[in-house]
Amino acid sequence: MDSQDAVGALSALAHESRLEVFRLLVKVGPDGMAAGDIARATGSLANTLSANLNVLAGAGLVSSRREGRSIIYAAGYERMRALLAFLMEDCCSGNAEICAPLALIAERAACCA
Amino acid sequence: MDSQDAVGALSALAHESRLEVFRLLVKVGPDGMAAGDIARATGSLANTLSANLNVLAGAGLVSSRREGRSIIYAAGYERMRALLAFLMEDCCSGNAEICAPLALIAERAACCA
DNA sequence: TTGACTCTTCCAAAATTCTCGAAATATTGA
DNA sequence: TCAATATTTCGAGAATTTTGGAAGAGTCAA
Repeated sequence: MDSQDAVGALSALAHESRLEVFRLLVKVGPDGMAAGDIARATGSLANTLSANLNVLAGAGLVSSRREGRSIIYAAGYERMRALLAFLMEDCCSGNAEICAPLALIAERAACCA
Repeated sequence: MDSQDAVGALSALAHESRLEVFRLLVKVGPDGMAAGDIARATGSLANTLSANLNVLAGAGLVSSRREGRSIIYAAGYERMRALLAFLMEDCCSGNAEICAPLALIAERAACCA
């Protein structure tokens, strides 16, 4: 991930509805959720949601597949991983005291450990 | 950190120059760097940089203090920590296989461990 | 094939963000 | 006080993003 990719992903997430959708999909898991269900869950219009999902997809943060009449969206865990890695890259430049809290949160964020 | 805070922080970072500045400050460490030095390091105009630093400060991602004629900016590590925590919150909803790579990167990102 | 369902694309107006020049503010040294 | 240095604030034009209505397309069941 380079700087441009990161800006793209951050821009995609820097939006109330899109962040909500993304976090919903992260929570839902790799099986994903149909666009219509997402719209109902978040209370957004179908076309607006579609545009927002398209932005997230463009940033690689979600993927989609058709299943019958529905289109299923799922979180792009690998991209999320890459973004987090990029954001933490070079942190604290070797200064352990500062980095410690970040390491801590990283550990704590490992929700399934 | 609530959703609005997260959107604010993500918006602040979703900008090529601001992301560069933030990462520079993260690298520099808690002692920070004078606005003028940041401008020189990133090749931005003083007033544009000032506006961008203001956005970052508004999101809590940097703090500032005056030192003589200079104003020193430093990364807000705690806010960064909170943002990363928010982004990883509820991830994978208990599904260890999916979360594992995230835990891995989190560990790897703990640069000073 | 027709109709219902699901989702996307197209479009244009409204809102927001970005950038730069010019002027203002704060600090220091002579 | 005056000049130099360091940074911010103001203002406006340019560019980008966001939104919702209307229409277009793919899928399925009868």
